[in-house]
Amino acid sequence: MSQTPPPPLHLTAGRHTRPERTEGDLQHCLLCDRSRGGLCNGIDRDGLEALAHSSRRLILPPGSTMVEEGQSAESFFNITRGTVKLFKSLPDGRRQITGFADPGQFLGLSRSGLYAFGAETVDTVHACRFQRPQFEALLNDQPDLKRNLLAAVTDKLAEAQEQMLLLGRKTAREKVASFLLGRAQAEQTMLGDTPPDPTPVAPVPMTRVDIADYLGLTIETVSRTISALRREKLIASTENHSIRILLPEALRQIATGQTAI
Amino acid sequence: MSQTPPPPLHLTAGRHTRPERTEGDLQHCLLCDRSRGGLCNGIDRDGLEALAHSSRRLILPPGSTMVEEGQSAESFFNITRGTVKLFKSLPDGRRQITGFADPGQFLGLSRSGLYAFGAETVDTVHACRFQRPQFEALLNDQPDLKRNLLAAVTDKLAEAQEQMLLLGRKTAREKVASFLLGRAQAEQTMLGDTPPDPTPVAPVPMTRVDIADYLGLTIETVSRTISALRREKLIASTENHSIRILLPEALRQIATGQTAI
DNA sequence: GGAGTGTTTTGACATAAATCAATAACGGGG
DNA sequence: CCCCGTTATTGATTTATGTCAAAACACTCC
Repeated sequence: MSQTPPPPLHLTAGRHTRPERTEGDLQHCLLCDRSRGGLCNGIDRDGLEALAHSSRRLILPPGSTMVEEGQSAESFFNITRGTVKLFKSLPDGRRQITGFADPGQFLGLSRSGLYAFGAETVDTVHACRFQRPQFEALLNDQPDLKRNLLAAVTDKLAEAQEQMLLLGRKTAREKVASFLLGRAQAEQTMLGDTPPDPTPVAPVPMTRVDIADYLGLTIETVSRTISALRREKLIASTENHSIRILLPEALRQIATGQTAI
Repeated sequence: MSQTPPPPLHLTAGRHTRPERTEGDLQHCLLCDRSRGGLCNGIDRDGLEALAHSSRRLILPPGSTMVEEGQSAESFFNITRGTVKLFKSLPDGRRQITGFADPGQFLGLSRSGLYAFGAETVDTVHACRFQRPQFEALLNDQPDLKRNLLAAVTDKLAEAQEQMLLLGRKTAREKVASFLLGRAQAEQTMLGDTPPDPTPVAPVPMTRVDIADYLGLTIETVSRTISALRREKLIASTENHSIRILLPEALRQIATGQTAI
């Protein structure tokens, strides 16, 4: 809703740095995030203290279960480092990853009191956990927190709608192009206001299985499609689970279906 | 978020009736809804007065554009009668319907100030329109409204995740079965606390094109699949754009992929 | 550093759903 | 009530993506 949210209240002086380099601040379970979606924008010192005191830091190895579908929704999490996958499953094991939560994102909201989805860490994840009753209390005491959360959920809903368009109407090629651009965008958002890279890098810490389950494809199709894009010199693999986007504009054309091939 | 929301505040005495039969009350742009998602739960008389005075009733013929993707988000709507389709499109015209808004549902939230989706009436729709600034003000004055809205958006997000599972991982048959059950559920929710029908009716005011765009299929596949279900006596067409579910449990098995055929 | 396990890539083939095409049913206006 | 445009159904065929299979690659742990 908030069309013009108040400027973010920075806990550290000056320009924000990458999450990895703010370890000290993370002790208070920093909820501030320079990007859209920061939950603590406009919250006063006392409020931030209250937030800090109702949360506990967690460090989770890759493949940890954070949330199980159907279980009682006891916790609300804010991710400060690493990537979490959220998913829904069918009884026979088919799985749809509904999104990846990167640093600055939250997870754990529930209407019914039961989690409607599962969540598992992709890599090593640092997160802050709030117990539900305490978080509800904070929400009532801090109108700005409630408002920021509403804005953040509204954002997630828009993202979900975009993903529905992808799942229902895009080809494999368009899906993969969209995914890579989305990952590069997430990285850009996390980096903060740095100059835009003409050949941005998409961090891909997840396996082909996860990508396939996110795009509604099989691992073979994902692999083949990435290979094709590489062969066409639109992208290039870099070290440690990243893909460099050599021609972002061309990829964007593909992602939005504006290309014949 | 609200695990145990306050009981709904009924504007009419006694048990709620169908939206169609509460024309008188709708003059105040009734935001109350007996089902989950009611926006005015717990709001006091003064608050309801304020809500009523900031909204205008609209009656829209079928096929009216309520919201255009990319346009400035000036209004927030609450549907009181009829069905609205929300969708996203690709430049070449491919379209994904991301949801249908039935009576009691809202639409028009935006984070960026621009609508991220389009919305068009399916049949004749009665809605209440709030101007954005006034609605924002109401939101700030009425903590319960903000909380209810957060709960409602959280609900929509869960729905979106369910739809992503459908779009990414279900077969045509499973998609159509899920759709019919969802429609029947929506009708049940709208009817309020009436005894559950052993052969519920799914209202289907939308065309095959809309169903196809909602399920990520073509109209031919939708038609063939409905025909097959009818041939198998799992469903039966009734009068005026409705489908009766003859074997809800069997259909549920199909919808969740728990059937070999 | 090499065995061993898991992941990714590539290839050959199968199939669910799309596309193309024709007919049938519906529904609103004269 | 019947015509005519729209929408839905059914059929024949194609195709994008899935499935099955095998090879290549990349870690990890002795």
